[in-house]
Amino acid sequence: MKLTRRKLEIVSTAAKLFRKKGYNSVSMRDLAQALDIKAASLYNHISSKQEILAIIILEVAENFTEHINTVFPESINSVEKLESVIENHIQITVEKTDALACLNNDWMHLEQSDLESYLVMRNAYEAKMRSIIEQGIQQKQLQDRNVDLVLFSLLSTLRTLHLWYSKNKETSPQLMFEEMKQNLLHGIIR
Amino acid sequence: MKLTRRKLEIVSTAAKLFRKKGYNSVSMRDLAQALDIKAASLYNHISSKQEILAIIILEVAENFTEHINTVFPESINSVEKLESVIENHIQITVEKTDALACLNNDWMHLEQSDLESYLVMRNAYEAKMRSIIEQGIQQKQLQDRNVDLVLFSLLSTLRTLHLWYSKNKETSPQLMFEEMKQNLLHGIIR
DNA sequence: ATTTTAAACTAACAATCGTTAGTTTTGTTA
DNA sequence: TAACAAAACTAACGATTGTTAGTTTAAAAT
Repeated sequence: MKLTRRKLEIVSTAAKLFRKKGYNSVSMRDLAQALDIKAASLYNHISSKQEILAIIILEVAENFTEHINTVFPESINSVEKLESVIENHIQITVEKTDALACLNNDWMHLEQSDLESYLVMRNAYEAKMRSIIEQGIQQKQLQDRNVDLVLFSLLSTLRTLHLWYSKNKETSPQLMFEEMKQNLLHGIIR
Repeated sequence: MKLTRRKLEIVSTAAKLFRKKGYNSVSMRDLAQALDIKAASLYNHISSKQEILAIIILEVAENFTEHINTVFPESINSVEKLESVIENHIQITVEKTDALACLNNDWMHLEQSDLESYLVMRNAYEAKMRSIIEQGIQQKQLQDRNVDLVLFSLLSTLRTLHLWYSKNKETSPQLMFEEMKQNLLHGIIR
């Protein structure tokens, strides 16, 4: 099924609802009501509830994948690569808040090939991030620490930044970027 | 209803299932099957599915509340208070992994007075944490940054550490503590 | 003006949901 | 061993779930 204008409205409304209550707590009747139509009418545009979830999540996942794939091979140092990753996370947080929240909360409700696609992308993303960190340690730009825990410390904050942003929408991406760069890379101690 | 031995078995089995699939994706029949009984038999021990969720979440929330209430008034400096908070998060992550994940993922499915209780505790917790950070900045132990973003950077990682731990159960709490203290407080840059 | 297409509708389906009522089995106490 | 309590069972309820079939309305193209 093609992605028409109306279908995009349905998907983005779904993302908003999924974010608030979770995929399994939003019924097709809930979604229809939010669009002021009947549940059955949704099926003129989409083939299943699952399809909606897959569209929402895979699009964001592809955004992340594309970015890491361009940054990873660049001839800049590890810290600069990490800064670029932070910037990208903030941009997606700001521009696709709802979809990002869905990805974080409901990816495990994807099924079959969509779930597999997502996991492949996520694993590849983390592998490249780990590799950037390892390089940074080797080149003495980063402290010599447990790589997996460094990776987790970074990603856990970046992935859930939408929780903060949704309560602070007036904050400029630029300020978020500067502050998060400091917090994540330089720590908080004076 | 009292918390008998059997009831605790039900609650902890539920926590395990809720963590994997989410509250609304686990049916009472799923839970019963995991315990090798029929769904109706559960109601000899618990009064509702909601009660199970409330028991799981509120117990962990009270653990966090108790700890911050003892650390907050102590006459130690802000950095030492933050270290104690980090230590507590790690301890709860290790000892109550499933329940902590439930709290993170499913608190919004609490209802009425239980939801209210949870939010009161969470707000109080964050307020005390914010106050510790503010004090640290005043006393020049912490860098002068956006307090809310510092708070979020710390809590986002600490709250989701269970995701990392569940894939790295062999790691000692002591090592986790030392590494996370470094990552969160001192940053990762050399 | 007529045909075609897009997008809504009503009505209903089989499945699953949390839960209740009433009964039987199991294990402990008198 | 009889009596009692705890914990399982079967059967069923009303509500809600995602989805389908068939129909009507509204807009666009001929």
